[in-house]
Amino acid sequence: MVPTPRPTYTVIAKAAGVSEATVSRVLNGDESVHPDRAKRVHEAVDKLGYRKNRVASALASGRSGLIAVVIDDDLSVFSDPFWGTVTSGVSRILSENGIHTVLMVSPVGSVDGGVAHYLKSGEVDGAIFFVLHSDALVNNLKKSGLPMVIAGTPHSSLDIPFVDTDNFGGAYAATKHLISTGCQKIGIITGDIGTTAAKQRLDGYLQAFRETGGVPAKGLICEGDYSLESGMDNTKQLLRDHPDVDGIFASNDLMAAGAVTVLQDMGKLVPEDIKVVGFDDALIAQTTRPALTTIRQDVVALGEAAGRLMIAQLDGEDVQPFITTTELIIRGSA
Amino acid sequence: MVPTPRPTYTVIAKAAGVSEATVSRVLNGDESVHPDRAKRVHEAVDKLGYRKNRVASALASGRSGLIAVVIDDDLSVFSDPFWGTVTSGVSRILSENGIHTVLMVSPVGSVDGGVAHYLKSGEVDGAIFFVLHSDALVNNLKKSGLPMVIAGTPHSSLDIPFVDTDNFGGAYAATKHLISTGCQKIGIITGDIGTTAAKQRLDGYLQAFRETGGVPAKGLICEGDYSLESGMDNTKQLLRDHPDVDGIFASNDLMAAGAVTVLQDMGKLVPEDIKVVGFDDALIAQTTRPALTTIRQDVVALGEAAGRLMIAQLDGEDVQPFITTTELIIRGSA
DNA sequence: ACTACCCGCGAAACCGCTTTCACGATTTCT
DNA sequence: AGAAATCGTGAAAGCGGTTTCGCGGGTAGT
Repeated sequence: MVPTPRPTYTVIAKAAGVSEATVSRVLNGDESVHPDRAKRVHEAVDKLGYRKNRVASALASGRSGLIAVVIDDDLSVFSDPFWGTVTSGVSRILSENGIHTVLMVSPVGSVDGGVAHYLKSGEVDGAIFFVLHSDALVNNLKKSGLPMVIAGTPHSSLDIPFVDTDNFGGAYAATKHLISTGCQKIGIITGDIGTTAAKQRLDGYLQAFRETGGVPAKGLICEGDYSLESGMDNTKQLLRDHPDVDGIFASNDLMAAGAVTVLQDMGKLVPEDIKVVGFDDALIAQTTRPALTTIRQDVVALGEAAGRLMIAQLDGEDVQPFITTTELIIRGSA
Repeated sequence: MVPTPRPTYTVIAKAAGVSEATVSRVLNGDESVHPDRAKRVHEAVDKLGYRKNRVASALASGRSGLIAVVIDDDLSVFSDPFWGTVTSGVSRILSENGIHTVLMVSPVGSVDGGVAHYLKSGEVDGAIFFVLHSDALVNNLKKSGLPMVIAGTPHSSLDIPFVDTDNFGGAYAATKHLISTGCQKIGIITGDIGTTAAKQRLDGYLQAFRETGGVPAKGLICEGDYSLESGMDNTKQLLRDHPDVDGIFASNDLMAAGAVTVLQDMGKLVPEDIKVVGFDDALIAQTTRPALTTIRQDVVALGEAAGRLMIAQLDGEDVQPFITTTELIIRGSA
């Protein structure tokens, strides 16, 4: 590698006829420098095409300009377009603020695994967590004072800002919709119940159920894990246990698509015999036949909110949790 | 932030009774240090829980331990699970080698945009590019000596290592399969012909066709763009122009799914009347009915290969382009 | 036995920027 | 008017590693 030799403060300072300290002040927006000198510095910077060395800056200031996006899982989670979209939202907001995104896809079980060490090492100015299966690491990190944002609701009340979709409200609306279209016996296929989102969606379903005065029979609540297979398997089981089911709420579109597929293979008509509602409004909701009625969440907004919450924290502002609203999208499946 | 005060070389050196230079040598695997002293250093490191400050290390050595993954697009590309999967593959390999992934989701049109500057600034040790719409930036960066890897075949011969799927071979196998199952008249719906992958898949189709001694009739080659709609529209047009078509190779599963839907709407039976083969083995291939016969590509392997090629370059090794093999997955549609 | 090498190791310079500190010049207060 | 507080600025000390340079001792060559 033959890097173009880049000018340093020494050069800029000389060109502008000021000290390096002044160059630093100007470039970091210190107001106390006389406008004339500041102007000279800026001119020198432009003329010489100067760009600050962020590494040196990071070492001296202790701020790296990097924030970590930590995805608590292996490959499978990130293959979900959902997280890809969230991540780009985050990335965009951060880069608008001159901050870069370091991606860490790794199981985050341990409080002193590699990720934990990295985060504590001060190499990043903050961390955004996706898909937490446990609050342990975050809780531990809290002591270090590292600014954090959680995408998704944490399991316990951690006093750490988070962004999330209104899972409860969405699931409630989905179930209500099934009820209002005449379904008498509605099953649910939950997501990975280790995630709070899955729990909240289940709660929304239960709430709607409760309002009808009933309680879901045993076997109507099937524990899935967001995967296509689990959607298919649980649908089979659901129909075995309750052949008279006439409505299914699946906690995401992938499982809903699996449900539709299985139902059709069993000779059931969707939505005539059984209605299906998904969650997410992913692309697959549109390609499934019939297209899925589902709960749309604003994924990009979620990512951007996470980014903004992080920026706000770095700026020392007070930060509130952010919940995006959902919308019922009615298509063919219910 | 109240960072846990971490030990520095000064502390380790004192504890081990050696100089800081020796500590550095040991920690960087310099063989020339006497084993006894090296052992003392390692013991001190373990005992004090020392972890190298990567920022300081980066400043002094000029190596940041960061490589950029540049995604040439806006939100939409990254929402594609394909790229999410590739990215996690990359990320995993790199982190196994102590390197972190900086994610940049941004249009990379300009040769001197923000991304270009960042990459030239020496803050990252290398860059991996996804979804190139143009070779301009990469070509420009080549002069800077920055190690690069391209995921996907570049448009021109750039002498930059790349990883790609065997698009040609996959398309060839798909078409051959259609031929061997008795298809006489096979149409193709291509992907966005501005991408090299779409061109290569078309070439594979043509090659298989050529071996039958024939040349595809006008109208058998339909230009799609990888979208569901283009799959549907082109299928309609294909059948209008050639009502006797009995086989369709779609350049991805999404278009294949669209084709199946349209065919069924027209009263055709798949695969009895018309056989359809897709490409990718995406999830939709399994949810479509009949399930899609398709060409599976190993996306994770692709990402990992990209990561490995980067590591190899950083190690100064010679690097060859890497092509992953494809596999014909026979399901119900052909 | 004497010079020429080689080896392992420490001292110190250095990477490029930030920040403290103190100084001279003003301005403000009493 | 003299003392005190204020302001803009440069010198210099870091930040925490890496790397060059050269020294002392051991080995080799003649």
